[in-house]
Amino acid sequence: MELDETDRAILRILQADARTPFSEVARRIDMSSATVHDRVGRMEDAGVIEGYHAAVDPKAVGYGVSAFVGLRVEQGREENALDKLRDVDEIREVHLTTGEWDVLLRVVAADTDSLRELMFDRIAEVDGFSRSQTMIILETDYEEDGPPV
Amino acid sequence: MELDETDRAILRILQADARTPFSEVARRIDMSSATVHDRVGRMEDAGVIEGYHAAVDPKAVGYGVSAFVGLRVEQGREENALDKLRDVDEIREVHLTTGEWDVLLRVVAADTDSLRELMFDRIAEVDGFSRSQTMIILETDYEEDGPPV
DNA sequence: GTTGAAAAAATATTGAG
DNA sequence: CTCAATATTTTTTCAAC
Repeated sequence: MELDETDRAILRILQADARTPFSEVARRIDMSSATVHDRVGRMEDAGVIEGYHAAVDPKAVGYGVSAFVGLRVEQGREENALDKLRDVDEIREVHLTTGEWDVLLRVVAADTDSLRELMFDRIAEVDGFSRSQTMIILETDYEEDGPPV
Repeated sequence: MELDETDRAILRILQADARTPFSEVARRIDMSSATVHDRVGRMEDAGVIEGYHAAVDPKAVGYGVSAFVGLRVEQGREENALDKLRDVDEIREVHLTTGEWDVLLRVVAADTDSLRELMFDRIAEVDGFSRSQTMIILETDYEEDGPPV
């Protein structure tokens, strides 16, 4: 699906605040809300808009520590190892990457103690991983969700 | 602010779909929509809910490549260097981390060629960084937004 | 904190240009 | 693709428990 500038304007508004009423989106881009409704529906159907999510503060729900974890996977063990990671609640992202690590995780934990437990008791236990490195996020300087539109 | 199980149930619903009408949230948790409205408002005010965002498919808006970039920062140059990164559109996240890298970026680019340009012409140019490593995301196996609730 | 009910506003749908 | 008009649904407010 190709997007014109009107579609992109709608995307930018909903990316910044997904609960903006279509009537206001319409006002801002100077079109009728029926048009907005129509275009949003088409972008949802085409998969351009993958969903709408409330951003929840991790600290508010008890997760004081976030980290990236790099992992090396032994040849041929990828599949089984990755399947097991998906079941761990604290693992929020699993990426296969080039470079020093085969897998890069983003994880959350209540505190450094829970993080240690997560790493040693639940990730290190999974067969197929050799080396790992934990990069604790000391501060997130800047974070935008999704791509620029 | 402390959250009870009702708050958490609301959070889970809005985390999965931020445009769920409050009337339906109410039906699912078996409360009135006035209560949902009230609780959501309080969680927004308290910063538990940081916002609502449409998830846009990067490929649909022309970004075919995503990557993590690790950077080493020279002593005392952190501030200036980070300020400049924030101005680069393709840099979506900037984290200060422990471990092998001082700074970990998440970036998007149209293709590998644009990624090379981003790395060499725009990130390497910023004063204060020494080594860098680019970890291209070959595949995202799993990705949840925000913490488990 | 919660509720039902009323008023205000938004969304979904339709038919036509 | 866009719109105006309409029907339906939701949001928001508020007095009362």
